[in-house]
Amino acid sequence: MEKYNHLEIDKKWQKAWEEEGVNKTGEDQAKPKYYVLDMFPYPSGAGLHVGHPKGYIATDILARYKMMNGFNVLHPMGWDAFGLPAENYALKNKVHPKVQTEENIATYKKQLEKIGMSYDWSREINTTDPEYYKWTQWTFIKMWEKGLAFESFEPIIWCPKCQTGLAMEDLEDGKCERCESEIERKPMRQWVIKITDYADRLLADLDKLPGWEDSIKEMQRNWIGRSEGAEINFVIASEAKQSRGESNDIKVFTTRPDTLFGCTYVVIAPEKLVDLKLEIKNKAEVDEYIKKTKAKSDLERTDLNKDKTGVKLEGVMAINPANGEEVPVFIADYVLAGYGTGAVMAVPAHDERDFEFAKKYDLPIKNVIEPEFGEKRENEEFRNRIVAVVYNPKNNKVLTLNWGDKFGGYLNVGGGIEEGESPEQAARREILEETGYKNLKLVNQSEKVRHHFIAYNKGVNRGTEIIGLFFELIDELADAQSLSPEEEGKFELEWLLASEVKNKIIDPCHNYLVDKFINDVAFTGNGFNVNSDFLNGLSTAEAKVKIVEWLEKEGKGKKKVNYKLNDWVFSRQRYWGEPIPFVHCEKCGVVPVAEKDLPVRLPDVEHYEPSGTGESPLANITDWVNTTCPKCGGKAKRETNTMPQWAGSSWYYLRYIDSKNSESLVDKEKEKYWSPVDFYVGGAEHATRHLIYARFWHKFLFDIGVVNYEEPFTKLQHVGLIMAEDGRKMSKRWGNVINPDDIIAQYGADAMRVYEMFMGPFGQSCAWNTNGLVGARKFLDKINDYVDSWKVEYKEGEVHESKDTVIDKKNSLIEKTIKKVGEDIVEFKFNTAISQMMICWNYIRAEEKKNLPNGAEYSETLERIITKKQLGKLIQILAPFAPHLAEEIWRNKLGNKQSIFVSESPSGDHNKTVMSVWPEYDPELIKDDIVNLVVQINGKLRATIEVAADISEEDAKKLAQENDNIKKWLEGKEIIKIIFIPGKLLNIVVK
RNA sequence: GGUCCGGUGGCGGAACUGGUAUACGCGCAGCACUUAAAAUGCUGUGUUCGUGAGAGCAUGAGGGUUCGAUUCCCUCCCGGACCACCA
Repeated sequence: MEKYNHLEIDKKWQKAWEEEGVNKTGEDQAKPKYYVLDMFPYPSGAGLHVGHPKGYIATDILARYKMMNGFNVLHPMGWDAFGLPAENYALKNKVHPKVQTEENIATYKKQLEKIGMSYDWSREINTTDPEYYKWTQWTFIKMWEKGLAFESFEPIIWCPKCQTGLAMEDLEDGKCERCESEIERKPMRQWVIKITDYADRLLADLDKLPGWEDSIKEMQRNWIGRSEGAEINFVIASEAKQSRGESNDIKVFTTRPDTLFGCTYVVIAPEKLVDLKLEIKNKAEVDEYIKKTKAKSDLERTDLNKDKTGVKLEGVMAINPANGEEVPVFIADYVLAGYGTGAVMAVPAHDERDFEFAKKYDLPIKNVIEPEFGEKRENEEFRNRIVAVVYNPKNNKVLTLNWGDKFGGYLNVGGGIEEGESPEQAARREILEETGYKNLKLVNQSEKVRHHFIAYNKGVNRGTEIIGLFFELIDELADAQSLSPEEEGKFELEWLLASEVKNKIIDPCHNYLVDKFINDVAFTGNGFNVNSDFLNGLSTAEAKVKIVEWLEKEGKGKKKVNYKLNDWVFSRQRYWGEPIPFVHCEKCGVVPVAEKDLPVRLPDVEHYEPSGTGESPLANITDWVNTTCPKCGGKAKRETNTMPQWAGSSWYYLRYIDSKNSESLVDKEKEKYWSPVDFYVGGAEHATRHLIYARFWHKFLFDIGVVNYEEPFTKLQHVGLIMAEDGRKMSKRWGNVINPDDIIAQYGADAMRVYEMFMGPFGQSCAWNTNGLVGARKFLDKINDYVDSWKVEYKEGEVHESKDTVIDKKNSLIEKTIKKVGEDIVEFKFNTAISQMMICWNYIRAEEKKNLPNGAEYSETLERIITKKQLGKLIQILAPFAPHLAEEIWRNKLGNKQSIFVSESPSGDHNKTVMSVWPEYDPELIKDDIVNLVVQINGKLRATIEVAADISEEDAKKLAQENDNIKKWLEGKEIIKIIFIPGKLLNIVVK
């Protein structure tokens, strides 16, 4: 078998496509459009490894498929080139980041071109190009005008090594994601964007994105972290007597306002105490604690295993607005300053963290919720019951009754309270009857608990009010059980280790009681209010509504929605980023640079070292810093902070639409035609940050009328990583990096493309295997070999003539392949598309081999089993995957004049030039006329018989019963049922 | 701890809406070609029993629903991703 010369044809067609403008994006707005986008890369010095292009190959396949379907396809590429690595490299090697970046881009571009990408390079963008970042700056000024961007002096996260401020989102495990340094908090002047104003829309509009994977939407929901609750004011007691000092109220946020009557203290985050002017008697102790908190790293503070600590503010009491009770106030670092109001009302009975803290500091725990388990059913019979948890302290085991899987599984001793009995008497009686144990000590007793369940042994729906009782075994003396007939033999006694009870007992109520008695936990679920004055008897949902209404009426609180999402810290104290386009005027304060003076260009500097004072290296360039105020003309200094790397990538997809526009960010007409992006592909690591920022940025541009729709990306698909052959990530560090240049030189671009798409499901990560790559290359060689063996001269248009209308296996297989490949491309199921093509080619080659006399060679006189037209179609559907080989065959071997990717005649002369339109399949031909009917006996395969596809049940039955093997299985059996699925299966059920 | 996604041969993986489990590729074995090797081609390849036809068992484990379950339901185990004191 002759191998095709990839070195020659790869280069030849890449050049031809460039020269012929095959990759140029069409602008004829009468045609339908398709915008397919890759997340643009940060061009690092290391260049691409074979994992990087996986997503790009996939979008290229989709783009070429859409081209062949007559779409104007926008499939661009660009560079996200601002950022720390280039700057750090510049620092070390004294090279201007710009020079370094340009070099890297050239490398990347060369590498991508070798893979045969259909990018329209005339639309290439670069975030570091002043003509590009002009519009990043312009948008930022617009945000400032709308009050969304502002300066803030709040403490921000500071990386001591990178010498720059970071956003919450730039942390990994509480450390700087770039250099893994422990971060600090440093109060500093910062620019902040109020992304939280858009939190609700960012959340709600996820519903407008059915084309996004659920997992990514879920991550965004999680990140935005919306929770509904109430903000409640706790007045400081001493001040309440004088006048109600509104400003000095402790405002808390809670999602459980219904538990307000159970609040026994209030906790403030240590950092938040300064905001309140309180007279604290133990100020020294409090200051000491605050100091310690600051010294702790974030990692230490968020360590879940650590004991909760805090300090009581002596002399300060807060008033619970619901009942007027005075409760103590603490500072404790388990309360986060950055979430909600930075203060909480502690309800130890119904919150685990408060419970833990209350136990440690011996604070009162007031129960206000009667737990409810199970759902209320129709026709409930109501009873008062007990559940007895019997515990043997000698071996740490709990007594259970195992009722079997059908009747509730493992349960504790339970039963009704008879007339005149106390709960304890009832419990002791039930324990004796059901288990025989008689020497028990009552240790603990629960509050009332509601429980709905099905009493299996009586067959009724029960609604109950339960008292849980906790007994310890004094000794193991026991009488015989004395069970009623209906309980006799229904269960077995089992002693379970306390640690395994949770896994065995399914019933949530019994589980809760065991957990409560043995592990001493708080009840955090829902139920009914008790000890809560006017809330008593209401369900959790009802109580939430009622208390909020009451608080609002009394002016003591309000309904409040809170988000985990933080505002976006938008300034970095570094050089290599977009200058923030503002000046600080001695007279006018903060003033934006006039639109006509944009872009504010990054000046050249000698040194890129951060000043260390928290100012960017730009601060040292006095020529640049000193300027005049755009408003009053007076003396002013330029803002020296730069934007974060996320800025440029938040809107780049819009610029491709109109990359050279100097009048506006994007032309409105063009935007309307091309937006939104139809298909967006990139790494899952951007699920929250980039994709939240971009959605926010887009919504803002929508609000100011720049774009016409609220969401930028219709469909989002994440790409699975390609790992190295050793299963680790490809990295210089492990020495396991495979360079695509080497692969392409040895096997060709098409083999690499096919292999990467064939490896497995697109979204799944998978280890590279060079043997697998060889398989892909063999597949392509076989196709090339097959075409060559025809040895026929083709004339233009000839492959498009002959007709194929016979329904047979071969035609049906070809049509099915055309159908499946087209469908799979759109769904990004490339592995099965390639598999289907392999099946098809294997079949054709094998069938033709059968017709050859032994040892004979193909010749032009030999009758082939497929038509020329079919050969053309099979090459067309291969083309998006293996564009170079397909183009070589299409033009050089099948005699076509125009590219396989051009689906229209450029001259408009449709008669002369053959166009390459994605083939349609014939639904009639797809049908099989003969099928293998599966014959089962009792669901087990016993025979397959070849029958006409439209065979009737009667005929199928008859044929099946004639089959020897089936006869054997039917012998002496009675047929009780027959299931027939036409064209598929016949299942005979026998007895 | 929470949320989400997975678990199928020696390996990557396929299987529509519940209907022939292991397609396709890799690897491995045997054969052909060759002085030999590589390349290529052909044949075989879940496992157990059987000369064979065929039969039993297999989709992380256990149970359930069904004529029939990789697919649906329940419990558990393992792996991955994200979030993590979010009140």
